[in-house]
Amino acid sequence: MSDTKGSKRSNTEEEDGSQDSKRLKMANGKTDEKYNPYLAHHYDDNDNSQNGFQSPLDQLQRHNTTAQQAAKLEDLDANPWTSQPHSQRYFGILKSRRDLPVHKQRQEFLDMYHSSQILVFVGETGSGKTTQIPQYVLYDELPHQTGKLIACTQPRRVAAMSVAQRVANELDVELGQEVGYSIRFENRTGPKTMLKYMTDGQLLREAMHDHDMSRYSTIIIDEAHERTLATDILMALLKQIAERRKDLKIIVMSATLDAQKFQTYFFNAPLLAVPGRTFPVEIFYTPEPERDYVEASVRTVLQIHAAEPEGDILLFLTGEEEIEDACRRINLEVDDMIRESDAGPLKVYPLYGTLPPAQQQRIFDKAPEPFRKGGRPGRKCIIATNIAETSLTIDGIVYVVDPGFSKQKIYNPRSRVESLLVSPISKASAQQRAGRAGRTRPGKCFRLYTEKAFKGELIPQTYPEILRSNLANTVLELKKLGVEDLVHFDLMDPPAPETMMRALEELNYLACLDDDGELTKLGSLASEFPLDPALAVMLISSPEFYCSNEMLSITSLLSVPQIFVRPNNARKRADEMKMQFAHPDGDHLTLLNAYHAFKGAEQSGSDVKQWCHEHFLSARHLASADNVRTQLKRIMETHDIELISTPFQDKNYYTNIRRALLAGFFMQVAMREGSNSKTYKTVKDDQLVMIHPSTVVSSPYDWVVYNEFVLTTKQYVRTVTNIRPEWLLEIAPVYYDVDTFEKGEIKTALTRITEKIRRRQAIKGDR
DNA sequence: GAGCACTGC
Repeated sequence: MSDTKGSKRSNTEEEDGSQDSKRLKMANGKTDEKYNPYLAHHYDDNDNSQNGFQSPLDQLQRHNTTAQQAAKLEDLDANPWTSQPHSQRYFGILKSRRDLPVHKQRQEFLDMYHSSQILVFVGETGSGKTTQIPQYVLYDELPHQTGKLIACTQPRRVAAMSVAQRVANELDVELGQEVGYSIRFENRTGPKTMLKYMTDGQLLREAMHDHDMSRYSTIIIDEAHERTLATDILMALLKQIAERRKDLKIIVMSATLDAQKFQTYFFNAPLLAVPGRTFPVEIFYTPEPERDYVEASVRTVLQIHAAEPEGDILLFLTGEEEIEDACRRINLEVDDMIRESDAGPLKVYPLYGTLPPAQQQRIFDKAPEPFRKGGRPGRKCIIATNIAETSLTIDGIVYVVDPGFSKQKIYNPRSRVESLLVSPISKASAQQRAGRAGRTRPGKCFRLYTEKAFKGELIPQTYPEILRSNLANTVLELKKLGVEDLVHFDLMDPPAPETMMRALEELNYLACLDDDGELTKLGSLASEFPLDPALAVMLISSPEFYCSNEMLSITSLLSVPQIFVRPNNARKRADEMKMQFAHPDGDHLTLLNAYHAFKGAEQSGSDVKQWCHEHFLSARHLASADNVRTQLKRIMETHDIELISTPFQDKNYYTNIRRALLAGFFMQVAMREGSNSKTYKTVKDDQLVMIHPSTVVSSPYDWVVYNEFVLTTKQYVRTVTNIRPEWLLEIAPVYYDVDTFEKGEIKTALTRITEKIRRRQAIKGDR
């Protein structure tokens, strides 16, 4: 390698000053062969490309590249992919790339890649797999010859964006040209793109219209161990496609040692393991189980601060409330410590997903300096949710405090309710958390549970998302992806049959699937929208109710986080402001009013941020609702779904909207238990619920449609709007066929209404 | 009269 470097350097020196003429010739489309010694054997060849540019890549043979050949091309003065001279920065980056653990195994990787259609790649943190493997593939797939792309999927958008930028730098190309990324709302790829980073969900979307993923020669699934819904579906789909398309190469990359499961799943694919580059982390357990883990966490953080050498602390808790509480308690105690025992300064930062980005960024602030020169070191302590386990890495963490819990989504198919529950984490999760202490130097991890509990009670892996979710959306997606036989669709962890049945049933009621389980026209259309089926059906049906513009807004508002802000220190004022937008008939209409006011403020040229602040609305979430609205609107236009409104002066303006809600949400309706009662009973499921206190509805309506069911201290329905029961019979007659109801108040009420309607029609008929 | 783990299309 040092030889190559030497020759490269002398080359650069020789050519010094001739850069401009070189560039000119390249731009003219003529090859300066003297410039590239590797083209010597091409002298007598005819031009083999349209623009007369002969590439050093021509000496590579597809699916036969050696690590040495590729490295030689990487060492050239000119970028073989663009023919532009390499920048200064390029060679610096190249050097650091070759220090990555994965570099040593490039040939081994290529050998496997050449001999197998599917391979599993295990690399721990810091191995460089996410950035390097796709580039190794690039030099072997030679996409400029085949016109096919290499895709590398990521579970999260930021990862796709930042890795693409990094790799573009490494390849010395402009982001969006040879290397790009594609995520929802943003496609930064172009005609020249050969390597594309994308979210796994985005690839699934694409696959809906290209069942064979024919644009790609290679698909790399990264972070497969996270087992997101999209990853699981993608893997099962790729397994099928691999049989049809023998030319498609698949690489599954994972960080866990659970590689065998992936290997077995993928027809015993060969495995390549690359060591990571992390520092050892010493693990400590508590001798006895802790009763109050928040209390124990606070104590542990303070002990570390008092007794351990310099280094930042990361504490894992389960949610916003717990985190803010722990922050307060630590801050309180630390002041005493500083006064009484001359401790150094400790800065505490909360970190959770709903925190505004600017506040999230603060965790990267440097730890505070000691109070005086030579004094006890200052440090920072970050108290985070699981967000710090996967999405965000913070360098400089030396101590991790792990109480062993996180909030996890669970789904109960019987009651059709998804809820969040504080649950013990898995062994894999505990290991991941501990690893956060060893990114820059050796660290320590304090587990606030016993070693016996770790070994005997924690499950090895967190249950994959697919086992914890309502699958209505997934089933619809699969149907659109051309999966005919759901029962035999080979998922890595098949969900419970009851969950599957529930999803099929729900989609059948929504008329997205017919009685044979086949995708209907409506279902096919609904799957085009990045929405839950009920929302999609509601939106598609809305022109029938003359309010598709308004439903477009409401759908968007329901797809983003809560737009009403309610700070702890200004709850009353926030509630008053919200009441300004309140519509007596319910929360959906209130959302719409707030949105219209926001758009009004925007159009009048006000400072929107300021306006939102004054009105206790989240400018960020409103902006993102607007973004979603634009995307949904475009999909509606593409499919010729009419965009119309009832005139605002028309007395049916709001009634039409309330009726339109039912076209998608007729299964989410509740009836009041008695005329003086505050409890409601959900239709068909017979769950007893209360209306969530965040509602603007004050007069207790007898019938409401609700957006979601939440299980917290009580069972609540949230975001509710008043409806009339006769609409149910009219808009969803199949679901509201009285004969299908169990005996009870709801059946009685519906029977009465049915009769009333019949009488009324009879009278009409008589006239 | 209460809350919002985290993602993604």
